[in-house]
Amino acid sequence: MRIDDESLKGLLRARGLRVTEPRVAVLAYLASTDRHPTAEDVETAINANGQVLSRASVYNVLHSLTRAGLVAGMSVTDGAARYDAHVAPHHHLLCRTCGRVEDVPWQDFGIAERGVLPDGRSVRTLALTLDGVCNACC
Amino acid sequence: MRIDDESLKGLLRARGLRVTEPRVAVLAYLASTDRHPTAEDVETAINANGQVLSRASVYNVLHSLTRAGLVAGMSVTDGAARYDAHVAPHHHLLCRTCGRVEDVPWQDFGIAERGVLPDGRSVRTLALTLDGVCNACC
DNA sequence: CCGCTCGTCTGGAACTATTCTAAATCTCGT
DNA sequence: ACGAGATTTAGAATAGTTCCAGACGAGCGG
Ligand SMILES: [Mn+2]
Ligand SMILES: [Mn+2]
Ligand SMILES: [Zn+2]
Ligand SMILES: [Zn+2]
Repeated sequence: MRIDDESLKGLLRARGLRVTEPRVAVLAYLASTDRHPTAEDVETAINANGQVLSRASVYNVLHSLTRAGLVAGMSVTDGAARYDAHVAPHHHLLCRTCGRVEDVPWQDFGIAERGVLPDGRSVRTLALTLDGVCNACC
Repeated sequence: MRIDDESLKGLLRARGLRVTEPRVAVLAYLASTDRHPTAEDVETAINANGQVLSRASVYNVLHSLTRAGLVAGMSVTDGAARYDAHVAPHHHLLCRTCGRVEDVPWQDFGIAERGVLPDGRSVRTLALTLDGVCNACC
């Protein structure tokens, strides 16, 4: 999904973040894919466009965007953290064949809504991780 | 829960694993706690008993036990993987206050009823991770 | 438009978690 | 008890991420 840079800059400003080239580039890239890229993927993709973005900056930017709620990070077993500009609640399917991380429609199970487990422990957010096989891998 | 070493050895043999002191020690420790220890926790706990178990062996053993289905590993955001000898399906609550990982009784929620999502993707296992506050933290 | 102030970016070093290596040791079937 | 092959070990190597201190530049007040 191609979003023009002006909208992205508006998003950054709206969250009180300074508008910088690295931030716009990272956010644009993450918004353009549903592949849940790693920090390294982000660095590679952006530097392929002629820019030079240091590894440390990739992490800096990912952290500010995450703190601002524009991006969500997730840790999958073994390996690098992955990032998602799709911040509306949803679950993930980790394909055991190709390693891809795919989206799964949101379901609340009535838990987050109540905010409390039957035994009284309180719940802020929940995430379901499915270990299975994606459509591409049949 | 204290399980005697003979039963543990039986478990190892039943899964076709050779019975070694490190394996028995690691399995006994994991079976005795519900705290979901990290590899480092395991090493520390076992070496406190006078044994000397190398870091590499901790990982070797955790891997064999995991492959054998006697232990389950889980990755929590940021930080070391955690291990659980409680292998029956259940969910986890990650306390945002103290960092503890607590068990939550299993529920299937009717997702992937027959191991298949409504859209056809197949699911092997699923685990719900709740981000909330444990009872100790009120 | 200019200059100042911080927030941000950078390369590289440091750090943490995990894996690899090759040699020593041990388990268990025979 | 023997030997083959699995397991353990210390240490080096790797992967992912964070830290650092200096250079840079976004955006505000003038
Ligand atoms: Mn997603
Ligand atoms: Mn558990
Ligand atoms: Zn796949
Ligand atoms: Zn707690």
